[in-house]
Amino acid sequence: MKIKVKLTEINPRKTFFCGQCFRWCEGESGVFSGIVGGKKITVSENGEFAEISGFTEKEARKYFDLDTDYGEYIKRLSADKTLKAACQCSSGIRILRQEPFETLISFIISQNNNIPRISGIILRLCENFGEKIDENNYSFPTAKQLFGITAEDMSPLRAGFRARYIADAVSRINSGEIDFDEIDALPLEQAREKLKLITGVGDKVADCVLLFAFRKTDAFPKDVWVKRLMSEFYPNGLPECTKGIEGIAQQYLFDYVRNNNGLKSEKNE
DNA sequence: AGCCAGGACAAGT
DNA sequence: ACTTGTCATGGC
Repeated sequence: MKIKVKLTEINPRKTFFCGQCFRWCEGESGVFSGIVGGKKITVSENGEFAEISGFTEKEARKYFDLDTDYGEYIKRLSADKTLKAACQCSSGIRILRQEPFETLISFIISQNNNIPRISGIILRLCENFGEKIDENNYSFPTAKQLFGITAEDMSPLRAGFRARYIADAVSRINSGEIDFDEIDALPLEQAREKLKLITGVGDKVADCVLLFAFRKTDAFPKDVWVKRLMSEFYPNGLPECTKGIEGIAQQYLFDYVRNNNGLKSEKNE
């Protein structure tokens, strides 16, 4: 069945290509496909709607965070001038609720790396170790499917120094040392410390997982772009209006700076 | 060709 | 506690 969502509520292109996920692509213009939970999902822009197929309604509402009013976020964040501009530029972005394991591995791979290559490594991970879904699509492998994997086993991925980080994450998850249900229930700081037990997971990767998989909206991933932006616009910290939704603000800001070459022109407005 | 990439870590102050 | 070099690979 198809689920229809107004394009004013979701901008598929921005949502899929704002750096939060790595397994969506745009085939013909306005037609997006991705693999989620071992199923192929399609989103097509049609008139004033995005039509989602491949999910049940319940799955779609969860994955696309459809029960959250992003207009309310934007209203709150617009109290700050820079954030207001970022929200206008990037409206339609929704924070997807992605699977914890996939998110963790994906953002381990993301470190000191660029988005096209991140996608390539993840694709090879799926092709080598996931399950075949159809002629040219593979699921993201589970921790169990990767049980016992070593860095050498992953040499076809060409993940570089990150391979042993992936192996460490898989091992700690399969041993039960890292438990996603437990992390889900913990407050931000404690959840972050848990994830950082994994070699190769620091504050940034941990916060990405907490925001993009566990929807902890107070997680605030600070990558190189956001750090540059912080020192330029918020040397004394984020404004009050972001309290509790720092992660939402971060995603608008991240997309904004990346699409405006560092937003140099806004400063003296 | 060379710089840099949604960082983390270890070693050095 | 802060700063710096290093890590593997390849996109641009």
